[in-house]
Amino acid sequence: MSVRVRFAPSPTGWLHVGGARTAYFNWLFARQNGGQFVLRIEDTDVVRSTAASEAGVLADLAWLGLDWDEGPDRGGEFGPYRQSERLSLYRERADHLTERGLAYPCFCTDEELEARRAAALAAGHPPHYDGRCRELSVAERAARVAEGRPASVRFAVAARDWDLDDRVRGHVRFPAGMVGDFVLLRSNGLPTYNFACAVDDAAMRITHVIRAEEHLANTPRQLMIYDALDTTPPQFAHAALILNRDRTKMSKRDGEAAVAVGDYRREGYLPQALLSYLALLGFHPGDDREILSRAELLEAFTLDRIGSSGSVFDPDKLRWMNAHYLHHASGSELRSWIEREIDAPDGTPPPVWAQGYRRLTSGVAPDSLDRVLEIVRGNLTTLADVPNELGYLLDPIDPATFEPDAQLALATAGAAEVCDAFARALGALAEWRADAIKSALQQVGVALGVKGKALFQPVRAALTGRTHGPELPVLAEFIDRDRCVERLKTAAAWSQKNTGSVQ
RNA sequence: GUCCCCAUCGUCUAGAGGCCUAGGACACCGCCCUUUCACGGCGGCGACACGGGUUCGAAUCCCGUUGGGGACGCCA
Repeated sequence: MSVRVRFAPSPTGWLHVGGARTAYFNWLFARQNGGQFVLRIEDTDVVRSTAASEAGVLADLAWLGLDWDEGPDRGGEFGPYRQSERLSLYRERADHLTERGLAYPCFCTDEELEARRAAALAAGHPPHYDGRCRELSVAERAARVAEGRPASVRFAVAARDWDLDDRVRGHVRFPAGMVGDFVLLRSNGLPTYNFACAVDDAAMRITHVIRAEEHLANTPRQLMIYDALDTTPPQFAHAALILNRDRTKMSKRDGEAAVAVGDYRREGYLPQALLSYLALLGFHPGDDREILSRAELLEAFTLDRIGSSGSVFDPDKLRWMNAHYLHHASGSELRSWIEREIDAPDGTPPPVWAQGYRRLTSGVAPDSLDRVLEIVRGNLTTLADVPNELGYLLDPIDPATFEPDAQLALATAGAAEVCDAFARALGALAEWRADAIKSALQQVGVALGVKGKALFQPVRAALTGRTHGPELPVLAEFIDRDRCVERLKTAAAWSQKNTGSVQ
């Protein structure tokens, strides 16, 4: 039987990094096995579900490059793929269970349930439904219906243990009494999560349910539903949760890393870096590789190597990984990644950093852009750094607005002489090439008896306004002779005026 | 409260009884490269929660304790 897996987000917010990881695991499993990856929208919470959120989740998944074979936007033979469009199916299944005595109508009100729940908790009992409507006679039910009391449909939970062979956790036993009679269909006719999920996974012929551990405790309910429906349950694999620093379930809060995939996108992270980081949070390839391409992951992925203990999300390691991709990219790759973000095919508004990038690069030829991007790539952590790194190479600079450390380097005794001498040396250079520029600088050092930091820092400051950056001769070659000479002269003048006065 | 899950460096993790003096990565620190900084390379710091078993031998198996998390909803 061919593998069918699904990712089933509820459209009540943006795609969470945990959801992205779950989606990736499912995608990998499907692609690796030549199976189908289904996208199902779980929009049974009418109050919180929005069309905008659904569109956002789809856009985020597409940005990550996780394509689905069946889904609300592209149909498929097991559709529709929004639960809100499958209500008659849930009603039909609920009726079927009720007829067979496996489910029953419940007339308890929210207030009654809440009061009993609180009382049970206070008395130290599990806060389960007490099952009182299960015992109602046919006449009593009819009477309540005649009164016009709204009814939900509850599952009649049997007193037995349930066993699960989880692909990640191994054998798990859920003892009888763990859950009370739970609601299948709300009084408004909409199904609850556990019911819709099991009915749909069965109807859509899902073979493997790969999801987060928060659903582990739901699994016995779903097993009961499969059993009542006479359907074979899929295989389950519950991956451990992604955690905040304090080891609680990762959530949006102050002082913690962003949880929305869209936030990382806006901040200039690459989808392949985010996915690569996420995949290795809770999955281990079996060797010491830390960076795995999608193809390598496809090769290495297996459910048994998903971890069972929670993982703290580490923004530093994600930054390192993102920087790694940037440092190893060619200029044209970088340019295409940048263009994908500032002119997104899915219509997502350009990120904040796009404005600076567009202004800086508007007149620059593509091959020149590729060259400069390759020069600065080693100093990039995210794409949002690009305008900043390109600014001093493409725009005029002014010592008055240099960063404090650069001003300090220029305001040091001897800096003006170095800049002056180097300006003259560059003016006289026969060939404008990085290696020639480098030896010119070396000769200036020898002539003035200046070396090391005292030689390089003033020149770097004069040429870039910074105290750190890519290799100096390479930068100078790109900046070109006239601008270099001019910058050095301007800096020398500024230096003479300010030496000793800058702290 | 009840049930379930989990427990190796600060963090992500390797480890399925001897290969472990516990390996890799991020972060941090140092050195090297570069006559500067960054990039890069090399190295250092740093962990088996605790207590009992089982065994010739336990990070690894069992039991307990502690700690953490998740679930218990007409949310998903």
